Amino acid sequence: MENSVFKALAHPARRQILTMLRRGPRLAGDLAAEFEASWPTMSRHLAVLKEADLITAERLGNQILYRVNTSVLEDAASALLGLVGRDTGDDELKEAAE
Amino acid sequence: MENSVFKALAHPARRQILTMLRRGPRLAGDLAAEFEASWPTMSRHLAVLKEADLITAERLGNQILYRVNTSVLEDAASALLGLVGRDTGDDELKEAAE
DNA sequence: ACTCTGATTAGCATTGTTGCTAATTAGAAG
DNA sequence: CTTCTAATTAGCAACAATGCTAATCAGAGT
Repeated sequence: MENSVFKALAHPARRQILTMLRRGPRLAGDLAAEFEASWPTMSRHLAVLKEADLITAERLGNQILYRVNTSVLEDAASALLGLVGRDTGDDELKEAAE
Repeated sequence: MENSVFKALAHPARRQILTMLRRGPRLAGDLAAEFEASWPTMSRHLAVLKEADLITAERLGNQILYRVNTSVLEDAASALLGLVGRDTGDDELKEAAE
């Protein structure tokens, strides 16, 4: 579950999508419009992000609204910071390695 | 340059290596010993981490000592936190998307 | 020079990822 | 029911990543 998050973050396009979502929810079409790749390609990136639980999707009639899942991003960031610590205690954030 | 960091972090084995390096520098052989995969496989993971500048290598006679590059990890973590911010200012951490 | 240990590089097969076009689903609206 | 737009899924080709064994490199010691 942690792994899919880091794998999702590994692609520039997906980090770009997250950047686009920073200010608030966006429709899939809006995102695809501001994107260089084809619409299906965007759609798959969104699926990867959703599978990693980094974003959530809400259907609004004809279209689909995406929003960032802030807490998952924060968890990933703190997992990275956990890798930095020079402390002697072992019982902290061992899930970052898995 | 940012991209290689996130790509390096995408593999569980490499995050595990970083976890092993948390408490301090380790010899390549020590790392390989505590690792389930073959020695060449470990060696390649180390090369990926080094290319992303997440670790540095120092030759000590016959063996090679690896240490974490703390600042790069911290940069990656803060790039992720930058993706979270709900602020209106645009001029902040745009390199996280690239 | 020979050899032993520590570590990386070469080469290869397997698998995963990416990105496209074409086809399909989902809902809205006539 | 047909049609139009919004979006996803299918299928495929190209490319990248993973992990192995075998071969090689680097340094220490004899």
